[in-house]
Amino acid sequence: MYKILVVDDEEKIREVIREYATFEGYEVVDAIDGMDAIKICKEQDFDIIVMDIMMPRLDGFSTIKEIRKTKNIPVIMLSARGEEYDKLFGFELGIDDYVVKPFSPKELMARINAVLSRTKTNDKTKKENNYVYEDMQIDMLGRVVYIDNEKIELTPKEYELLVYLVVNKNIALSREKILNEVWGYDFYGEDRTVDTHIKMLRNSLGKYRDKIVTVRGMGYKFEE
Amino acid sequence: MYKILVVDDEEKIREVIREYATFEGYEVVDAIDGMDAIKICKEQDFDIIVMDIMMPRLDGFSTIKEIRKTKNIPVIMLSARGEEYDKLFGFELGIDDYVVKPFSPKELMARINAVLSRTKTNDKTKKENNYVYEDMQIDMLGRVVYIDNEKIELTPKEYELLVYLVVNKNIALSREKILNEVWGYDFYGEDRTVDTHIKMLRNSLGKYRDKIVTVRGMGYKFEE
DNA sequence: TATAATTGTGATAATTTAGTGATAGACATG
DNA sequence: CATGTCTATCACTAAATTATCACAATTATA
Repeated sequence: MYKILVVDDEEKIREVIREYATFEGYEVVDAIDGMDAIKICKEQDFDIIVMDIMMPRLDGFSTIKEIRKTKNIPVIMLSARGEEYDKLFGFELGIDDYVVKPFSPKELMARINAVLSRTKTNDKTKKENNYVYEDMQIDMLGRVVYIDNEKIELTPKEYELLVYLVVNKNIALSREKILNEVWGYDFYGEDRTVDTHIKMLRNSLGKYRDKIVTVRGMGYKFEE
Repeated sequence: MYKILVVDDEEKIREVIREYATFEGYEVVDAIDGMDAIKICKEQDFDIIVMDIMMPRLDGFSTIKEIRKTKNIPVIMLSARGEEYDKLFGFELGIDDYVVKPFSPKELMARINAVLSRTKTNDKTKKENNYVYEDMQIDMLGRVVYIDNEKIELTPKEYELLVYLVVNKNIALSREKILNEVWGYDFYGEDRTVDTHIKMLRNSLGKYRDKIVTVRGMGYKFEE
């Protein structure tokens, strides 16, 4: 369950956000201004902060700056129409999104969801040249795979298949899609060819053979 | 081109909205009250509905409730200033936004655009989206369902059936429609096959088995 | 209440699907 | 050309899934 900190001096706004966010299964904590938010953040951790820019005592930007000194939490800013708008673009602390007041509560929720799913799956999109999982390493530059620091021998197809599965880990891939992506769109062979190569790849992967999971009625996926 | 249904008993308001919306390239259809709106919705599909709350014969909330029985169309509500009570109602019904009367037509248009761009991009990524309800999550990319963070085992048909019900949540679906959508139009088996799969799906869903509600004389629905 | 209609469910047979060993052709190499 | 490697397909098996039926349970109706 995700935990949201809502920072706004208007009670009505806090209430509306709380209502919708609670409904969607979030845990909501309120703060009435920046000072309050900083204090609360010292005690608790949040998955995301929704914060007004214009607030008494301490404005949203300064508050974020302060909080970010110790914690890297995604932030959605609320800003009045026109006001401060341009500041957001040049803002050196990475604001994840902004919503202009008056906003649609459902839209705000959609953005919160979007930011969370984006930040929570950030590591997925890291397109690195190396993939490391426990004792398995794939060196995509050298086209080599190591298990327990031992180089394992893979045929070209096995290697390509493995890389494709790993790059799309945790995604169920149909045989058709696998054929298209690994074999190419001009391959007109059987579906089941994939099965055979999965079989061989599994054998090559030794103790990691079960990382390749069968998705019945569909295809396969690499499960991390 | 998007199609809007405008429901308001005041002709002047309908006219203003029509003018602005037409100008922005929308196709506009009018309804003078809730009954009218329901009738029109049976004949046509819309991308969004803009509806007054206070109307003779049938108020906005009841109208939406009725329309949502068969269609999941985004809704923006028009409410007179001070009508506080309805916000709670609305959020249970999944109202996408509110605009308080008297409103600026420009603002209304901005909100219409916002809601549409959100819901339409959602459609695109629907298959990549996750559905979360309390302790149940459906990972449509990974084709997995978790309850209490435990992966639950579903057969392909169970999974597809669940996804279909959830995507059309709160809508009563006939056996025939379910067969057509989940089994495909080329399936010529019994109606009751659905029943059996509902049974198995319910068993798999454990504590959420009652989310799948029997609609007597009709079929089933997933009730959120 | 009795009766009819509808839905729930256990059992099971039929069907579908995936795992796998064998095999033949393709291809490259020496 | 002989050899070894890689690849795609096939055939067979085991296992999982599915559709149907029969009867029980429930709900609606007369």
